[in-house]
Amino acid sequence: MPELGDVDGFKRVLAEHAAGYPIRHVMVSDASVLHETAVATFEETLHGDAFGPPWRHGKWLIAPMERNGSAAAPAVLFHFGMTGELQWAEDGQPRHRHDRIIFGFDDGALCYRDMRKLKGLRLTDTDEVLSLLADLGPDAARITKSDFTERLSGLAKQVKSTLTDQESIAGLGNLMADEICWRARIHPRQRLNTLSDSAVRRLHTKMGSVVRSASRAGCVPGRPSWLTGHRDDDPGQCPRCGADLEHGRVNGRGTVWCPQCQPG
DNA sequence: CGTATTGTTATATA
DNA sequence: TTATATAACAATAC
Repeated sequence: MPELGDVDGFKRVLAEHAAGYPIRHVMVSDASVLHETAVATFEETLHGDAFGPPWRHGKWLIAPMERNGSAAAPAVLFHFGMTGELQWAEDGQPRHRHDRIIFGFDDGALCYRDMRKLKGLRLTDTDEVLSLLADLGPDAARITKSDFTERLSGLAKQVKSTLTDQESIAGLGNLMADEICWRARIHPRQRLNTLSDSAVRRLHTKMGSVVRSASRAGCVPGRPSWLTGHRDDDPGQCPRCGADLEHGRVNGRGTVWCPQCQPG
């Protein structure tokens, strides 16, 4: 699930249910999702403290702790890999099988749930957060058109692999990249240095609308009017022109495009 | 058994 | 050096 929009959804879950309330207990039921952090340190640091307002960069969610407002304040850094999520569970709701870490509050629990455990959490501080995020490009939800075109124009790389490259732009994943290429009518394998200036600007515009919708929905909407709504169809029809969709591999990932709208 | 999966990273290859 | 391909990670589902 987790691309930028999903992580924005998780950020809202944390902000609405957990931030500002004391953490009554911390349960690490699978320590393999706790990276470079000792279980005891994690529990002791968080117990009794509260999360402050969380923020997001790319696919990372950062939850600074409230008690220490200094520059070196501890923070919990989340990455959700391919199957991670943050869910709120009211008191009395049964535990989910894939809940790996649970933060207990007075009226419920915040659950880090992850089937595949490809990524996870770490306890860090503000300085280390900045160094961890230093390698990422600007966030896809905030990058300006001029910054976007400056960074991407003329690259010899394929459009899709650049969109999903977190060092170029942070936050886009496999589904959003396909959706953006489709809306911009650009073949995912086309090279950026073969695109016109207006095509690169169009990519930025379409990226903006896809990102905004996904952030609002907390996921990549699988609506029938979106290409993403037809990924699993065989072969499926383009919601814009009706042509049979094409399926293949680009950048090592399953990719869908419309051969009519996105020639290449 | 085989295939696939919304992410990232190390390694190989051209 | 640059771009790309592949596998690996772990846990499922078909």
